[in-house]
Amino acid sequence: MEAASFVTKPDDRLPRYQQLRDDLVSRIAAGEWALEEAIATEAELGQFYNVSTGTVRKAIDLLVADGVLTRSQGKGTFIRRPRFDSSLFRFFRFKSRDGEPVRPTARVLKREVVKPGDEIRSTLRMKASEKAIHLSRVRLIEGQAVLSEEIWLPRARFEPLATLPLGDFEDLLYPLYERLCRQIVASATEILKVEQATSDDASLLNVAVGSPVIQVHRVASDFAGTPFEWRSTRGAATTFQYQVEIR
Amino acid sequence: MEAASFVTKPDDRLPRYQQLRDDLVSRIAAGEWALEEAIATEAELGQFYNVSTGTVRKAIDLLVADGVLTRSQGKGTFIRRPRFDSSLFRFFRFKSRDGEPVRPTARVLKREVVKPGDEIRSTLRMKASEKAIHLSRVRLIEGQAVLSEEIWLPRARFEPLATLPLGDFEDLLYPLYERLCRQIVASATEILKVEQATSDDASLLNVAVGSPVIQVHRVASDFAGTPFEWRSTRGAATTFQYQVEIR
DNA sequence: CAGTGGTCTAGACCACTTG
DNA sequence: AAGTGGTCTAGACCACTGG
Repeated sequence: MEAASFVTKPDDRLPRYQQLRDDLVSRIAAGEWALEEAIATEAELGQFYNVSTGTVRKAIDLLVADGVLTRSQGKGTFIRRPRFDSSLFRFFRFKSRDGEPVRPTARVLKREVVKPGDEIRSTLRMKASEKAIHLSRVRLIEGQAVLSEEIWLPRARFEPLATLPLGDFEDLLYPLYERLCRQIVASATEILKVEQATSDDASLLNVAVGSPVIQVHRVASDFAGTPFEWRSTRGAATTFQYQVEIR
Repeated sequence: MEAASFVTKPDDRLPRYQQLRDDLVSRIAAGEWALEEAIATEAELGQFYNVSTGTVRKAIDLLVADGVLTRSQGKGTFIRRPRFDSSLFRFFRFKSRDGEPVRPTARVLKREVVKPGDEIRSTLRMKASEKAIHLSRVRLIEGQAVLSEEIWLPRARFEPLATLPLGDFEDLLYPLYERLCRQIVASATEILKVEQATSDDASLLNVAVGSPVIQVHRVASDFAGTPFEWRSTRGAATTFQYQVEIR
């Protein structure tokens, strides 16, 4: 029997379904299938890799659990993009005057194209000479600033954003990244900390200097795992809540 | 063919492995197997429920994903207790002077047996006449208080703790619950909030009044899902950090 | 209707643990 | 050596989607 058509050389010590999983990740990262379009069917994959459909299913199960794929009975298996809309809602509870949850709008206050500091440069794996795009935004609910954001992007990947008129930036940046720069966020890591409001925070967010502020620090990466966005979001701690289930 | 020996009446609209999962939960909650001892083998369960081992595996997969069971190749499948040790470490980073992570010790400052307030009474589903045990603890690292805790327990389930000498309370309460009261924590929900230090916080935790404080509010439940512990933990926000992966 | 994923079977053989 | 869970097969049939 033949070892079948792996795109990348598999690790033979691993079970077949793990090898298969890894190979599928490679093919997804390589862009073999369009975002949110169906990948090859289980039967096709079974034939392609010369394994039974049960083994294909197990590999796909892993990727579904990882949030990389979603299945849809009768339709197919699809590449899933992470749902960042809910991300801020995980940490901050924003409500309009009538109590309905709302998504804040956004306004870019400042953009500059400069050499970043060491932390950002190393996080984004940039060369020493490379410049970055730095955005300062506020996010508002009913005209009231509730979050302030600092965003850093490597210029090479995001050139179109260096010249886009500030008024053309939309509330959500990730669709913009996709459309204008063909950069797709596949995953992210967020770290929460509590700080005390600086005078900048105080004037932007309309809170007292020294009052508690939540800082959410996010690093977003592409399907290959390369980080390409550094973001820091600050908001008044009074709007913060977070819930965890332990089992 | 016979419908096989379910302990509780299964919902026929659900797939077999879901029915099986639910039935296994009932049997676990009923105490059919001792904590952290092996449950029936996959082959036995397949015979018992009259399904193939593949279906049994899928049911057990769900419970493993839920954190109710763990498998151990060659040994068996075991009931798992939640790992609460890591819980506080998820939110607070405690280090000793030499940088090693440490578990804080504990000291009970006060115990009273009283009627609880409405929030605690309804959370713990207690009758209006029922009394609760209220503990106030501090947790210390190298003699320094880093967390303060308020704990409420329904008296009926925790009678032995109403009279236990305060010095006999241990750093970890859950082993005590198990040994003295036969109460086993199966799951919990935690909610995080940020508050400003009260004067009580200030004197207990040695922080400034008004400085940010993290409050972790936990409700712990047994295998049947009945909540039986209400706990609130407060610590200086400077020791707080939390990390999330988004996919 | 054809095609997809979802459920389920009845095995086989492997890897690991324990006596 | 006996018993456990771990991997894998080669199917069958069901439930849902879309043309």
